[in-house]
Amino acid sequence: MEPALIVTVDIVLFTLSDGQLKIVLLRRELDPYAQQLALPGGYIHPEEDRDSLAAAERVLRQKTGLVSPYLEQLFTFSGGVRDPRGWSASIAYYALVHESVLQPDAEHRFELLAVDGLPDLPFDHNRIVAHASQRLRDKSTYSSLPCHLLPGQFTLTELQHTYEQVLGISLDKSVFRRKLGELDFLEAIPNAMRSGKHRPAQLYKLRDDARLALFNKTV
Amino acid sequence: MEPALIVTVDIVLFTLSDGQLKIVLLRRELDPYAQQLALPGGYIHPEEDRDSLAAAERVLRQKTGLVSPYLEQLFTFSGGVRDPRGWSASIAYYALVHESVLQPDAEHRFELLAVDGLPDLPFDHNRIVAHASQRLRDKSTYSSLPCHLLPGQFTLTELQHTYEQVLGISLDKSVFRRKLGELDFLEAIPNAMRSGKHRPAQLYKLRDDARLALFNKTV
DNA sequence: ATACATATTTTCAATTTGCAACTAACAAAA
DNA sequence: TTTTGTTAGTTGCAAATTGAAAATATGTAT
Repeated sequence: MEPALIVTVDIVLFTLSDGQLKIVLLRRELDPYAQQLALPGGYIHPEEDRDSLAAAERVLRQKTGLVSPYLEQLFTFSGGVRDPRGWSASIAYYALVHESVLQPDAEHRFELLAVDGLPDLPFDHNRIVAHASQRLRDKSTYSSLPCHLLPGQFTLTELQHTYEQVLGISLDKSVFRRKLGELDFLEAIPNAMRSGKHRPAQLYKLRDDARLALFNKTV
Repeated sequence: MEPALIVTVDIVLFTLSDGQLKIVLLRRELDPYAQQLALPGGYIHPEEDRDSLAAAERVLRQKTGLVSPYLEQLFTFSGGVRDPRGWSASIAYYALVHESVLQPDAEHRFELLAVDGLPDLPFDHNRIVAHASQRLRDKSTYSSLPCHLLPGQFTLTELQHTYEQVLGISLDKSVFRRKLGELDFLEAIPNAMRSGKHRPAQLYKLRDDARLALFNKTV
């Protein structure tokens, strides 16, 4: 008789804070690694069907109280030594939210740590985070993914800053706007201006039908 | 007590034949779905650690007798209804080989079917194949992935035809070669010419350090 | 030799890009 | 009321890149 395989879902929840890419970590209540910071995770249920997206949504909601506008399966990590309890698999997901969503309530306390310079995490969670950061940065070079790091409404300048922070490079304003125009995944919100001390900027939102738009690639 | 979750590895093995993208299917020996064509798959073992790549390599070797130069984790499909035996998860992989590798021996018989116009397959295998085809085609638009559909040595014209067949579009010869030159993932094989009735072409191979090179993308 | 087939490079107009300068809108200071 | 500062958004243009076709190269067959 083979030992039983334990399958969990773990979630890398990204946000942008102080110009850095950060993730949400929870302090574990139970052994193994009780009291240590780790990724939000939980067991998968049999009725969560087809892919494990429903399980990921539930785990995120139960552990952090949050709902993410973007949640994507990342990779499945498995093996006999990654969890001291024995043979296990983790179906890892990653999600993106705006910082303003991260208001801990009474039941849910979490910490926000920069992905660059993370401490040692339990299990193979450092490996999962590294994999997720790579995917986020790769995909941000050719898609509208970074939009989900912003609130529902944002200016083009804010969007450009978001891309720059995720990618770690600076972009040209006019080039950036030309490409956004071609891609057509944004929708101007009529009469909506964010007014400060200076010239107000037009507010935009993601088009309802556009969760992930791709820039031109090339062979 | 929850029911036990069964975890398998399933493999979508692509090749190009008659100008079409095809996959390898095996006739199942055991129930459920005995005698039906399905993806090569098998149980995962606890000692196959970290990610399940080792399990995928083993399953591919045992079921088909083949080793693929490219094998990548695709997606994990899970749920209570995808397998009539109960709660299950499949860690799906996809692999690429040249048609010449597909010589069935005495122990391993398999069939080759075009991915476009596939019959109904058992479990959720149609969904897995659709997911894999999408990934292969997407990734082929911006990477050196299609190289793995060719034999170890090939001409630039053959490589271009491979891209065209996978992507279903035609490419410009000089543009294609310019980009290949920039990317530098190929290595000319000195004094190697495939000679037919006409001018022989220079043979190339993938550079040893280049499993997957990416073309420029754009924000 | 000559014709022919395929491989590979070159040419060049048309388009796209990167960069910088320019205009616009607002608030606060003078 | 004019000026100044700051951010938003546009425009112009040289340089680089692209797409398509023509030119050149190298082999076989006759």
